[in-house]
Amino acid sequence: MKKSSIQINVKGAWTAEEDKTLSEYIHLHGPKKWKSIATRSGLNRCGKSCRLRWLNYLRPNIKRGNFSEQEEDLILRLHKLLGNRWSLIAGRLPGRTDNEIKNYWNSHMSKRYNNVIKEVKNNNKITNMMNLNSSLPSPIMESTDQLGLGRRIEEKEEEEEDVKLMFDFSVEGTNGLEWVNRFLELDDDHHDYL
DNA sequence: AAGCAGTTCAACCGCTTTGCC
DNA sequence: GGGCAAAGCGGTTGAACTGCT
Repeated sequence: MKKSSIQINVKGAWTAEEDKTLSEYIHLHGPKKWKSIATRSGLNRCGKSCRLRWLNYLRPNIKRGNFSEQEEDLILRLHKLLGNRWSLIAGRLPGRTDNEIKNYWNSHMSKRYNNVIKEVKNNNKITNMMNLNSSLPSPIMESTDQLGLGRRIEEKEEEEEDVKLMFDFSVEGTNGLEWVNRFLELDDDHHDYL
């Protein structure tokens, strides 16, 4: 009986056995021609799936686990600069994959980022209210201070300043233009590397 | 202990870009 | 320049996990 030439590709989570097969094949033949890797290695996976598994999990020097504060800071800045260009952002974080950064952003950082934005907006509202209050007669101002609002506004202003600093690329040092220049240099390095 | 909701992350999907003939 | 295949990319999905009631 003739065997069908149609191959059904496996989907879902990779097994340790599949990982081993793929790793061994790539170590021998290199990470090129994913379609042929998929067929010649004997894995019932599509080329795309093999490529993704290698790049996001099996490739050497993959850094796993929690992101450091520096990494988070870098992601935040790069995201502000580049938007959802995850592969470009990943290129600036050695050992991190675009998929990992994307997931981390969506699950951890986007919420915090949005809260910061919300906070800044609220601060602006409060500041505007205060400007209104300052033109009111003094007894009303006193009553707002009795509520501790004056102090809270000071704190909010400090926080707002922090947020401004966080996104200020004009300041010298690691947070400033030097960093952007390094970013552009790194981009050249990255292309050389590839 | 069970059920549910929310979160995380590996993997998939579909579209775009790149490279080759 | 056009067509095709391979590679790359970002968005989305869904299974596994976690925490709460």
